Amino acid sequence: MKYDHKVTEPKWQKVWEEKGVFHAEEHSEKPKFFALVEFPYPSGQGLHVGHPRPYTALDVISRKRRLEGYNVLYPIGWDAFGLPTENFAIKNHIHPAEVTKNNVARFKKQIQSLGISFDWNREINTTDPDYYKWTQWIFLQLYKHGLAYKKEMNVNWCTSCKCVLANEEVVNGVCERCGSEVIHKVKSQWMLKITEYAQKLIDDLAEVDYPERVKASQINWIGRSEGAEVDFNTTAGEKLTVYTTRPDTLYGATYMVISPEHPAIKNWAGLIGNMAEIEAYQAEAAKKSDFERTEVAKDKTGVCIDGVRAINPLTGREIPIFISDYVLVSYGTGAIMAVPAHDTRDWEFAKKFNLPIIEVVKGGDVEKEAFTDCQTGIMVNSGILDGLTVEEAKVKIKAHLEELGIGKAKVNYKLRDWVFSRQRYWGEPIPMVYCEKCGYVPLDESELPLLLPNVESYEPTDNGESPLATMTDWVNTTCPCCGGKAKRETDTMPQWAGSSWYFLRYMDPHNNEAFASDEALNYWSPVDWYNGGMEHTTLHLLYSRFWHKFLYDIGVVPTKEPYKKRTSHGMILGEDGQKMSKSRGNVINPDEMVDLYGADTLRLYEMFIGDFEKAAPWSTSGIRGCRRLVDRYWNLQELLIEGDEIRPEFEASFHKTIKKVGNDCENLKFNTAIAALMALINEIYAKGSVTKKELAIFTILLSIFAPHVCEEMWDINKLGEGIVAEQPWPKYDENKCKENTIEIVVQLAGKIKARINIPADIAAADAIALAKEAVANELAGKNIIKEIYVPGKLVNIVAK
RNA sequence: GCAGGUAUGGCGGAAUUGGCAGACGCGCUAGAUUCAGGUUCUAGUGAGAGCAAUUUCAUGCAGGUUCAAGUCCUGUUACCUGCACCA
Repeated sequence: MKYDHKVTEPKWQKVWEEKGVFHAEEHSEKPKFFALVEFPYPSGQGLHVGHPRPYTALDVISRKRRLEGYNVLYPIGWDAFGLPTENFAIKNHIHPAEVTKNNVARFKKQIQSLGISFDWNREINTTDPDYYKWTQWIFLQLYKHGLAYKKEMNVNWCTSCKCVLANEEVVNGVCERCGSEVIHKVKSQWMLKITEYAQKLIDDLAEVDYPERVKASQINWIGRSEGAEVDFNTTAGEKLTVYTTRPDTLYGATYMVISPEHPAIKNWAGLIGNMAEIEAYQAEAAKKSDFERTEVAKDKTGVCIDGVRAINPLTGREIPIFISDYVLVSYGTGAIMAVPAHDTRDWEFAKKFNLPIIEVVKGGDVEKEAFTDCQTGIMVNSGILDGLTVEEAKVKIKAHLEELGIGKAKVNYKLRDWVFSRQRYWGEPIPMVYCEKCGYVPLDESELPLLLPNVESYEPTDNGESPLATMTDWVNTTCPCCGGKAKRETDTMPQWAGSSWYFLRYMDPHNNEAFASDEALNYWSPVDWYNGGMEHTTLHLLYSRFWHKFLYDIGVVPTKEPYKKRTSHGMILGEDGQKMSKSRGNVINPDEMVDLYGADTLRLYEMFIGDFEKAAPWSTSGIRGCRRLVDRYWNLQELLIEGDEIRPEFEASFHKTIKKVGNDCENLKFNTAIAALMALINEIYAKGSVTKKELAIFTILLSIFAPHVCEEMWDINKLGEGIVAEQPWPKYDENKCKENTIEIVVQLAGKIKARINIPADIAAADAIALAKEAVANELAGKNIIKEIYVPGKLVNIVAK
């Protein structure tokens, strides 16, 4: 009888849903396990073959945990606000809510066809007012605690989306989403003070189980550096403060550079002789996009300010001040002291403008290149610092500067505050109103959710205003504070808002009183295992850690960190090894795979395809191999004999496989877990029969990967009570994992000469004696120098 | 430039503390089943030499430590990912 996945798979999906086997229990006495995958953006393209990889991986873990007696929460939802939906809506004149509804329905059907054990009772959608009510609520808390503020600032502006982007959304100077040019624009924007949490976001990484590469990226992105701020007097009278990580090289500062946007320039206008030249440079710098700025990174440009000079506070020497776009206004103080002898950029600049290079750390040849080594150098030409190492000098100079009152130790971060407004329609309205008298005033919490109004047109406007701005009925309101006329904020939140806290909503998704009850939060927090893409490391993962830390600080969530453990899956590439894309024509459609081979096969293949954490190319013949496993498993019925025990000849194999499948799954080695199951099936075929008990155990092991066929097998062969999804996970006995006799290798000086079978528990001396016997011929007439016995592995004899 | 990672057959990939390199799968070869194709089953499959037993060479490259190295150490190359004029 051939196995027909098209009948079997829907049948069992229905049974599971009807019995509610995957629903997380409320008020449970069991230990909890919260497994989380990044909820998808329901795009118009439908499910990608990459989606099932992480979903199946945590499904395997979740199914295993349920069998192990845990109360498992494995939820799914939709991260549905965002530009592609809005753009599709504009193009096709369908309301984005309608587009979202259709896309969600399709995604849901596709995901359900995979037999993932999601708890569909807890499905959430970020565009649902009952959901975004709480996104808005969190925004209000951020505002009330001074972490949300509005600011005129230079922002990244996508020329095609006509929308502001966060720094994290600009990739190589172009829009991450549409690839269009990103320019700078001064706009008033809502900002979130993520910088306030910079240090905590670094420190608390020590408490969580994340892959090293994820921690490293976050630390790198936050970019902490230790240094000092130093005040330089100028001939204009006004002080200029610089930030430097190398205060030890202060004696070597031979000029100063300020960013083109530095406010001091305006103040000095009357003193500057070459103002026209400077203004031209400023205009040039402002015009450049980020992309151009980095493009010309190697070629330093700048203008020397004529009429104002700075004074090196330690040497008393007057030094020139330049403006140059290699100094960024947004980092540090927007001004640097330049030490060409010991900084590569300053060195290049000094060479180009023929500025003096003074060596203050001995160890290199500063005429040839900047000497930046902090380990070996010794201070010279540095007054009180002479003879010290760089590290000693840093400590001494900081103290000295503080004593003189002209500087202090300072920590800086590269991380910037999060630009939180978007001039688009399809996002959460920001629950603020602007009153001429009271300024920005938050809505009362009782007013939430502030619903997104229905508009005629979602077209972004050319003047950079949100489409909501045209809805005068909605915009005009009264001030919650004074009752006077006021206008609503018309910008909406970025896509990252809804996903910054969604895991909390899963804990208690239907609660109308709070985003989740204390009971649910206390029971389910934190997420035990969160799998997601590497591309979210400095976006979603960082943002949601920030929000969660804030919520912890105001006492509404019980843990400092949202996710205990994070893992990351690799991408699935096309058969040609390239990223799947329509234009390359190498896209594999998961629906077709489910139709052709079945969900079990697709799941098995995606787990077997290779190292879970690495990218892997799709292989059509590879998936057929996994279908063969399903068929071979199905055909085991023909070898079935009565028996409620594991027969002695299978004991070691079964116990070893139980152990291996369990351990491998916990360590993301799904590929070798499946390989072990394949090997066991091969062994059963070689021996020609399988007892009911053996088949039952095998079925449970396989069921976490290929649940449908296993349920069917269990059911029609009456392998046990109930259904597989409710069986206990098999236990192994360490003692039974060992064979009685083992084959070991006999080596002479490391070369294999023979193989012998010996009892597993043999004493070392006896093993060596047997080994010598086996290679007696070769040993004749030689002196034995060394004998090594590695239990269970080999005997190595060194003889002369 | 900085950070992290990778390198093993024709391909995807295995290899607890250093202990039989290539598990498992794909592909390929031969045979059986079949009218044929597909399916399924059996056997073989890193490279070279040999009729053979056997033997030599093989984990990016070059050294080293060790009875024993894919694994440890030193140096080096290539590629991937992220960040990048952050003072």
